[in-house]
Amino acid sequence: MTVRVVIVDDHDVIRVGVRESLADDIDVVGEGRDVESAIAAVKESKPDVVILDVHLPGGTGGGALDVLAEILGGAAAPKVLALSVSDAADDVVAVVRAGARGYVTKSISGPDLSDAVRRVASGDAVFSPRLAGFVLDAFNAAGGEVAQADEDLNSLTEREQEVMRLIARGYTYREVGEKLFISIKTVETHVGKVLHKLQLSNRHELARWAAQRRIV
Amino acid sequence: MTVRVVIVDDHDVIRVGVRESLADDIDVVGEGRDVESAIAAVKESKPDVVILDVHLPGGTGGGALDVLAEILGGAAAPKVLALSVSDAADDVVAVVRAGARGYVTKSISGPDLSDAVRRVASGDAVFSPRLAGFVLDAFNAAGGEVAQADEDLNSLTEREQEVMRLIARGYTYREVGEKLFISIKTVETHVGKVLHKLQLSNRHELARWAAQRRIV
DNA sequence: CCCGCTATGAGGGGACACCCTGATATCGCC
DNA sequence: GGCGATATCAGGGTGTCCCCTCATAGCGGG
Repeated sequence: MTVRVVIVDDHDVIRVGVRESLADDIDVVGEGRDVESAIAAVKESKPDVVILDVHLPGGTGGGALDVLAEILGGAAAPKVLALSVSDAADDVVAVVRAGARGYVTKSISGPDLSDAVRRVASGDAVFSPRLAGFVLDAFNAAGGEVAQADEDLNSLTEREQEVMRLIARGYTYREVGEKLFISIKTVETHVGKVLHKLQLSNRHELARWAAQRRIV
Repeated sequence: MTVRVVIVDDHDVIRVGVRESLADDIDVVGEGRDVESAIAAVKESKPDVVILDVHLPGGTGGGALDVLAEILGGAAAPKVLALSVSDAADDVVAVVRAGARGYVTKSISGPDLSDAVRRVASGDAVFSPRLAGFVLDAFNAAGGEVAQADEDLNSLTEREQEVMRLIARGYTYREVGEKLFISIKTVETHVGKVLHKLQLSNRHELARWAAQRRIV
């Protein structure tokens, strides 16, 4: 049984490389070089698998995520194998959350890529050995640091979070009060509660706490 | 006249793509997948042009730079065309400094790549239109932000830099004084000079200034 | 030898940061 | 209706930040 694939990458060279690397039992039935042409090719060819470049430019959500959102909506949705030069954990987590069934890097060999396509087509999830760890970590520890941050953050009231963000950005109490239309003394009260709840001792530590969690 | 090339990239898929994309008048006479095999292939095949992946891993200086240093030493040194997914200015500047005669991204089309190879072989320097700007900027304004940061930083004395780093990390004047075995008043003097020299108004701006330049 | 640069430090003052107690008002909940 | 959580604000205190002027001492260059 041959597998029908669509290749999506904005680089001509890489599309050629992927196409030539795939084994004979895999048919390339379409290609896309941007968000629009990718969606069009998928809708027209109805492939079994879409090989999708993670760093596809364009669109509102970074390209690849736009394509995923669109093509996974329909009935006979194809499986998506993400292809990337990057093994950054963030990228992996993002496309997996968006529905990708596999993630391999461009360092994969031709036969291994063909094998990955077949396995994704048959329903498996395929990840490079090094990436499997990332994925598991992300979903266990999603979990560890993230939930921790949420827990800490959720212990703050809405108003406290507003004040916290401004303080972390370096605004003085006076400036925060003016922005939120409250008095300096109220700002002091909120900051005091925030520092106590997060077990921090001053605004500098708060700034670093917020920076680590990418809140600022 | 046919052009003899060696392709160096650690990704099988990309080597295949480049090989298949090159026109008939360009002969691939060797390939390399890492620093060692690249150097060996070049020494054995003596190509006219080496197509070199900028992000080649391994070696002491980032892979690609090691290969450049080695193959450009000999007598009949080949021309080097750097190939990259990145158009980051730093990468471009580094390989050009190391002796590359051209720099194209993987978004190039097959015919354009072939043309770039021919032109590099004949002695031209080839840069993607968007990259030409980077190269010129880098050598004129080498310049712009980097030298600006160094200039700002060098305007500070050694002692002022020590104090600046600690303040940027959130230490109080008292703590800085204790760490450096000087009085609070001396710390105040240094901080005042630092803020004035950098045209900043308080320690929060200083922290952000330092963070942007990865000093902290 | 003086002058400039640097490092050190003192005194004083206005503004800000942080903490404490205490107060008022609203809202939802049992 | 009291009770808790939340948001608002005041007064007062201590320490920190930042600025100003001023002073001493070493070190190197013209």
